[in-house]
Amino acid sequence: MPKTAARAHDNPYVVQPVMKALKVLELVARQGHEIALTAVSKELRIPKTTTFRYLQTLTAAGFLDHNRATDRYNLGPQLRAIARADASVSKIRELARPAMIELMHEFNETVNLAVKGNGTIVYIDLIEANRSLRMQARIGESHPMHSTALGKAILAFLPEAERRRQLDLPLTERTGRTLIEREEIERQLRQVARTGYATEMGENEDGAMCVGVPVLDEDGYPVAALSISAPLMRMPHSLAAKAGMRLREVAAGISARLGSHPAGATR
Amino acid sequence: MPKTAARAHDNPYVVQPVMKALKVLELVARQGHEIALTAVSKELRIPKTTTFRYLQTLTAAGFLDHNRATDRYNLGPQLRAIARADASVSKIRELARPAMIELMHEFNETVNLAVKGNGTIVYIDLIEANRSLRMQARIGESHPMHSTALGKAILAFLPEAERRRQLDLPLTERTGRTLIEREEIERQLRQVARTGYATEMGENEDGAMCVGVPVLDEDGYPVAALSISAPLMRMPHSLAAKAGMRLREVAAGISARLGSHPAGATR
DNA sequence: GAGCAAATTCCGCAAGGCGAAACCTCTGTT
DNA sequence: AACAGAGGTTTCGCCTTGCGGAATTTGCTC
Repeated sequence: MPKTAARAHDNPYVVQPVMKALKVLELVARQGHEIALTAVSKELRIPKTTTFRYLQTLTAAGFLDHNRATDRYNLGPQLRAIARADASVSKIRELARPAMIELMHEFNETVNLAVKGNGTIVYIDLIEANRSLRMQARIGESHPMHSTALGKAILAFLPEAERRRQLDLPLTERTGRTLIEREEIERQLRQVARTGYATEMGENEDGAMCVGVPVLDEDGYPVAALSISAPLMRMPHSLAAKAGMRLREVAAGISARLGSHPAGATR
Repeated sequence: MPKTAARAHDNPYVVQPVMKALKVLELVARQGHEIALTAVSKELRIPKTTTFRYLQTLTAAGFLDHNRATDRYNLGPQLRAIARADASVSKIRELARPAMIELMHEFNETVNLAVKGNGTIVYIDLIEANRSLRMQARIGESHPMHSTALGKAILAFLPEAERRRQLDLPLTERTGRTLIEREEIERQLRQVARTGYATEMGENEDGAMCVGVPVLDEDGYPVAALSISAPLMRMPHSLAAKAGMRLREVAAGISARLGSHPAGATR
């Protein structure tokens, strides 16, 4: 059996130890229960020593859990955490999408959905208005928190300590109108907390504005934000206020449904 | 910062390529969105070439997904499948446990819970009766499908094609009473499908018997099975029939509650 | 169409992964 | 209590194969 070059035809860049370790991970996971070193080794036809090393590594990384009592391995916390975080994002996107499409038609402007990243907001979905002049972000793109309506909406609803930590980071000046004075930002955030929606006027991109609201999870934590963005010239204050109101309604609906899952696994 | 030997103190058996690739996987997963090669490389301080290889490997294994349009990576189907399977098993165990304890007290015999493995059933939980002579399986142990009540209960409710595939595999003879005639087994499975419970009399272990029923998911697929096992001498046919009935009730309750989660992710 | 930035490919070096075998450590047994 | 055996851990030297700098290609942007 020519097993040496077995995987080479797949992709010359595949790193064998990684691939084999992933097979181990997969096998352990698919058992749905603890499994011992020897069993993995036999099943995968990988020598015991090598299997041992992979199991050790996977365990060290938290992807597996080693039960010292039974000397068996099963799924670890890391993998569950990743899956949970992913499911959460998927769920928000799924819940938000219909409402976003509705909003897009209502205002005929681009509607954005973003999650809180590390000091930034990250677009996870957007419905573009069918207009020649439109604001475009990209899914996967990160923007600073303090210069976007999405970010300000999240900041305003963050727990005190975390908000402070965010604002302690250096605040980049994206345009001439970006707020970089701590005082000024905090004043605005207090207002956002009162009205429930945040606005941004050319602070992130020249000529563009945005109205954003937070999406809260069952604990009231702002996991994401929803916004409508438009060229400044097309969105006067009065319309922005109206958009803010509608966004609040929509986000409230999403937030409500976010908490309604029984969550099968441990926490 | 001496980062070369940074991980060596952890565990001499940690395989570096695997560990680093897992860090890549984790980083990508924790983004909650697509991320590009260069970003991963910079974040993790791993040379671009190496990062590239890991991303390729993780993608080839299905743990990541490579979006060719944007040349970015995010979580792949494999990881989601693993997480889903794990959550499902956890949930079954969780839901079944109270009922199993009740059953154990009711019959004063060991109650077993198993999931379908690859051609086998795998014990994922059991409540042992407090008797000196008792049947004992072990959590994590696998038994053949055709020689156990648990397996027969599952087989009987499997889709036609999959059942055939299972029975095409060589059927090991565990005891002198193990059924290995295809005809005979299929006749029994039809009966199991009618009555809703399967029995096994010394076919898996001499002197032991077992009554089992399937646990069905929302699609009617037998994901697991529940059984009561006892020494043959303690369980006459009449009692076995009674146990079968009770097991059916209990499993129906579990099956019903299995479908009651909204299931956040795609399918 | 020039100029980047990012991804992909190439290539030679040697780090470090590999696996056989020895060793240890339990559990169950006589 | 000693034994046997299965399964887990450690050692060790070979040599595969992973590594990463550099070159090349690809795909944008101006």
